[in-house]
Amino acid sequence: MPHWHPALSPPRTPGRLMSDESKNETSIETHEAPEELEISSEERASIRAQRLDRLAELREGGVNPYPYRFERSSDIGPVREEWSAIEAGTETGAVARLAGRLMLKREQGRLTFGQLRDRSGEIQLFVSAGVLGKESFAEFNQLDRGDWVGVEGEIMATKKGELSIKVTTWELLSKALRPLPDKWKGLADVDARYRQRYVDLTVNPDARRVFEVRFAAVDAIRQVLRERGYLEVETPILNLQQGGATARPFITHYNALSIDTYLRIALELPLKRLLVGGLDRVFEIGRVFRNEGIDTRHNPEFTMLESYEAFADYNDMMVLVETLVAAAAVAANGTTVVGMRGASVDLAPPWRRVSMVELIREIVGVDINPAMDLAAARAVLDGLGLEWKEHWGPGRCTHEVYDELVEPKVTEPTIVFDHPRETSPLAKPHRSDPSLVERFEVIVDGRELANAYSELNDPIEQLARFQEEAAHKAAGDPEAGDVDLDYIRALEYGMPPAGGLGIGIDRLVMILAEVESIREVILFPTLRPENSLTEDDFPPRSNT
RNA sequence: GCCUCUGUGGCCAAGUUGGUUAAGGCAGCGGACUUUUAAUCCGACGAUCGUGGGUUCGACCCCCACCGGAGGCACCA
Repeated sequence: MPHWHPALSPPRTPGRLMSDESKNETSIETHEAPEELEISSEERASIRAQRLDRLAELREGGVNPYPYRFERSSDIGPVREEWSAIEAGTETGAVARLAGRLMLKREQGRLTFGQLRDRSGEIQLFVSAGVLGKESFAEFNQLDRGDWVGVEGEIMATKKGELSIKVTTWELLSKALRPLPDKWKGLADVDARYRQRYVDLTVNPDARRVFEVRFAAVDAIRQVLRERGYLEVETPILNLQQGGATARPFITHYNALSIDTYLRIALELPLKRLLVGGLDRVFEIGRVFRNEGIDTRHNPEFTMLESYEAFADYNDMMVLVETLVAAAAVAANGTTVVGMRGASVDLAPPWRRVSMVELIREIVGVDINPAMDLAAARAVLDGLGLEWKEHWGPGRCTHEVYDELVEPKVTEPTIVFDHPRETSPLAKPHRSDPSLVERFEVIVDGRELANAYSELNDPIEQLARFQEEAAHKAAGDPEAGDVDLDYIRALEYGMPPAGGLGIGIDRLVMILAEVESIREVILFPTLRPENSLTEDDFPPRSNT
């Protein structure tokens, strides 16, 4: 154990950041420049090296460049709001203590302007040599753009009317060793933006905007569901069996039990077990994992909302999904209207509702349905130039036409209902057509945004459907699920009739934020390893 | 996995019939300035052009391989 703890170090005077000795050293250095040639030019130019030197100076001067806390009077945003109306030249007499990152610094002789930013907003710092005193003023000017600082001072407006804090005391809260990107252009390199999201968020307002949309949308969804009596729950991410969707899973190993486990590909089965247990309205917003490719619409880990409501059916889910999406849009953007490839689309309910078979007829001009003769269904695909596989029935064929030729052409929010029974192993048979299930998808901008069923709660039928899937898996389909016998057992205790809904949160945010890549809405998207970054990029301070 | 494009100092970015010192801006450094707001002005500095090979008298530029990124296809609800 160290005998000295930094938390116990005595408080220092704010603003005393540089000793007179070090100033003298600087001036001597200039005179002795010819003898300094041993410092490599690269080293002298390195901003990081300069800042390491600065850090050492601070410590030698008794200043901790990474102190513990700073007492603030409020966030910056509220100060701006409260005092937005004051006239140019006003001195309010009110004092604020604020903290944030120093985003800009404009030195003006014996006067320096800064821009201080926290999450809530930005405010100008008015830093005058006359107010601070020569020493503290000089030390303030030693701050770098990107440093975190705390300030105290009077709220005032400059001659030009800019709301400012006339700084009387200040304190370095964290020294930045690396410089921020271009103050005007920001960070443009998308690779760097994704890998170093912290920098992206610091300097690119658009990045902040996208995530504000995301947080507001998710928040609104939670709020609507809670208002309706839904309970938010958490279910396992490590699963012993694969189920709830068709997708290739990630497999990992659990040492203590010596078993392989799957990362979940859906939330569905555990949530429906909770319906059995009497938690009659539940939802989870959680990460799911699919071991598939990365593109503008897919990330291997992404966020799903799934909600289940007892005593409801898929018609109720249609109303719910409309409500949720509209609420998310309003919370995020203040309107249900979003731009989409130049056009604008209104997400306000009600949305168009159309059956899959009808929509295929409308858009493709062919009749195909899951009840028709298999040979006839194959002939339709042949006529459309689509390929079919031996084990597909007419239902799968119908779905293929829909996926390939219909979905991409739907822009306006549309509820496409009554899917083939064959492709929906967890949905309840249609109450009036045994070839169909009570299921719908929401399509917006050619993409599937949501998926919902009247949930299958007949244990006998569910077991039969699982066995069909397991047969596919045994035949080599890595996406087919397992027979989840515990789930069947749960159903045998009785699951109430229920409607279930799943929404792809990332895709919803893409629509609301009007961005084209899923990576723009995920804080840390999956990327290949960055093997160019090594410890050599973090040299210690040189001994010159 | 395949195809196309792409990788220039901390950041933005110019640079083609391959030609000698690789523009410019921001940041940083030195100086001036008490009302700036991407402050401005003056000065000096900073790059083995993603990595490794090859072609050539000569390569940021042409060829090959590898690494990273973007888009598309395939795969995939």
